[in-house]
Amino acid sequence: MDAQRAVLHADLDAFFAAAEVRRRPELAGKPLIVGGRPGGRGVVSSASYEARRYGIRSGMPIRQAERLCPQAVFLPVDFAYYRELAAQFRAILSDLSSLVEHLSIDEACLELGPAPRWPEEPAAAGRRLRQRVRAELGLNVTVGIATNRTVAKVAADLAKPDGLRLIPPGQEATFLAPLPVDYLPGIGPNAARRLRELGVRTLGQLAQVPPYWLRVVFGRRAEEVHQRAQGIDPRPVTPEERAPKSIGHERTFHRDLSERSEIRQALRELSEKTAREMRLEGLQGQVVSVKVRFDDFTTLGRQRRLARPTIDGREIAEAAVGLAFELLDEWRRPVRLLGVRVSGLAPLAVQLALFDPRPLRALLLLRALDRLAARRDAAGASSRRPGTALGYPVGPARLLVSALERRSSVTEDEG
DNA sequence: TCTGGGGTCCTAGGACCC
DNA sequence: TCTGGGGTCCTAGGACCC
Repeated sequence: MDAQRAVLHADLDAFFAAAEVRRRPELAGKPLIVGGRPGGRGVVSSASYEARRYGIRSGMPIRQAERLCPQAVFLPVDFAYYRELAAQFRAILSDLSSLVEHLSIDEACLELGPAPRWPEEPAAAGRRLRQRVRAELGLNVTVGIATNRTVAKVAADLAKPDGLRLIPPGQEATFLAPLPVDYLPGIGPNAARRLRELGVRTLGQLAQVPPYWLRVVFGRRAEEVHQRAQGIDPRPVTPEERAPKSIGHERTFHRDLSERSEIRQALRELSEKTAREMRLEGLQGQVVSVKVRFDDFTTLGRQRRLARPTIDGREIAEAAVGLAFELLDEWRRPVRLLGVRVSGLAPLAVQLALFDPRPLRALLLLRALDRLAARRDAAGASSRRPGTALGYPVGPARLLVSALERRSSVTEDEG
């Protein structure tokens, strides 16, 4: 038998709320809610453990949180600050292992090893990590350690907050067995309900059901879910950053929109924002999707493949408006949310490498937009003009450099 | 008193081709 | 005549995660 792996799952406790307390220590010990504006249509992104004592949970509407705990401190989300902190967290993790996979802004898993001495070495690594994060970042991190990713994650979930839980080799199935099925990553509210209807409530029960039986609920995933419920998960920890498959933005409005002109304007803004991000990533995209949520919460989507890839917000907006208006013509209801997403992404420079002039023209256009934005910044004015890349935060030189870098790597890979 | 925003992956049906 | 089957692409919708 192979030496047992050791996988460490690390999860920052109530990250956004803890980050706010870190820079405003006077908030320590108070119920704190990070999310949309009070009175608005947002939900709770993060709540301190003091706030959770009032029944507040992330995902809960802000208005409901206000009723449950009117004395709580409500703060808006400050992603830029959280990303800075998260980068420091990542630096500490890379000290611990060269095999780190980042799962989200506040979560990661690490492969310790190659053949760690159980349980002393993994446990010491976990304690060291928790100590360093506390000392250097002033944050609590909960750690789960096991022989695979799934069990390590569930162990961390159970150890929250500010805990460390280690499941020794051989104990995986026993550890999972008494837990409700939705403790398993990948089993959400829907699958849990359907399992309940079949009389399956715990992971132990799930592990004993014949796998073909689970096809009704999980389809092709049935075998895999069955294995996971037994604490078997051979997935490796993979450190590579994966290229995004899609980029998009969506927005819930303070009040529902009925006017076509307002809807068109909102779609243009979302399209420009999306296009800007694609340029930053050096990506072009060919499939435009819209999402429309009506006042009754009916949520529908439409998508269309363009004739050729684009990085132009106006082209994206044109497609998005057409698609959204089709839905509006069918439904004729006020609109609560609009979203624009672009997929079918590919590096801009692939086309350059094939001597297609279009992306080059687009880059030239962007340089013009950059100059406009730079002039705007220099003037300190906000001469907002729809259709321009205002606020576009990267210079044309850097964009070209990254495009050329991508071209050379493509050439190496494919040439 | 309602229900965010960023994503990924899967399924299913229809078009189209061979 | 009345009816095939596999492969692939496209679109719509939904489950799930943080």
